[in-house]
Amino acid sequence: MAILDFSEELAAFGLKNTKNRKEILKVLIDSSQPLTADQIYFQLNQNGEMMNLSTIYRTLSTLSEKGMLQKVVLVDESKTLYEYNRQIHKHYLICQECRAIVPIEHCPIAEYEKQISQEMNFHVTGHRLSIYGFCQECWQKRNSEK
Amino acid sequence: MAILDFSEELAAFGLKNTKNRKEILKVLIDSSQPLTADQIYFQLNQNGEMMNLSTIYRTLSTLSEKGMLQKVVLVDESKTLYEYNRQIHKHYLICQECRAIVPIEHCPIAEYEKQISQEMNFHVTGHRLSIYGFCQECWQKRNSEK
DNA sequence: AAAGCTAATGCAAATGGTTTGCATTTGCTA
DNA sequence: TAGCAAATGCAAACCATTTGCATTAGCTTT
Repeated sequence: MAILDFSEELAAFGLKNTKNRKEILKVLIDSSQPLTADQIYFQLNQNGEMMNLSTIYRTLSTLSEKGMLQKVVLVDESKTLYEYNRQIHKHYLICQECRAIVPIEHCPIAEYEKQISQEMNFHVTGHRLSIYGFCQECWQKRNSEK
Repeated sequence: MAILDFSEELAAFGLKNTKNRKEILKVLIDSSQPLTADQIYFQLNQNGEMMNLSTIYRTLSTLSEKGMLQKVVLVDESKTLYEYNRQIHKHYLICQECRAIVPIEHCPIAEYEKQISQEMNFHVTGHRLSIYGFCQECWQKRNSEK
């Protein structure tokens, strides 16, 4: 079960603990995948929560700035995705076929970051890694079609 | 010095060897960084080559599809970047301050891909890695301001 | 070398995700 | 509980990118 009280955290950022913010956070926390603004909109709709799209955009933007949410941007996907930031460093497997997004928590390049910092005179603050390919289902379908 | 004759390659893809395509490829080949459509537009302008922006977009799209160009998408950057695909696997250091983009050719996760393929039942075809932080100049400026 | 065909281009308008201005509402503080 | 600033809804604006259509320019075929 997920955290459902964000009042302290929001207050710490100088943000009001509004119904809308709670609902949006709930949707993101309950999701196994990062979501777009309109996916959140439709999900809220299903939950019986009407909310203006621009409010959703504003909320996503505000909460990302504060670090409560994490932006995810994919190649060949025009929309920005958002996920609840559990402070767990993550990467993604993205299926080129069905666009499924599978988060993976292991990070293979922590060590590499240090190396880059030294060799390139670059102060590293973070990184993004996305792995593209085919999920098992789509890969099988693809092969059986030939 | 760069390759300047793409006629064979274009023909192999069933594409005409037009002046516009040559000019766009030339700009990208000569650039040390990935460029946006409008950056290419202005560069062409400076070279005395007038060209419609939509032609540039269409060209970038076509040549990316064929694999002659590579798309680069960054978080918090609304525009898509393109670079000439030298068939060299690359990653990027991105300065959060001045937005400088430094390509790096070493890839730390080739081995990791194999591991993922096996453990996650996912057929890996590729990946994208971007490293964020501050370039030396911006890092120094940032620290001296405090 | 010229004709004919199709792909490529220019131009203007449309698209679509996202942002913004402004009037109203709501959460928090005094 | 009142007062104030932040948050919201709504409509309109924005801006990167795409598209329809008439024209132009490469390639291919005589």
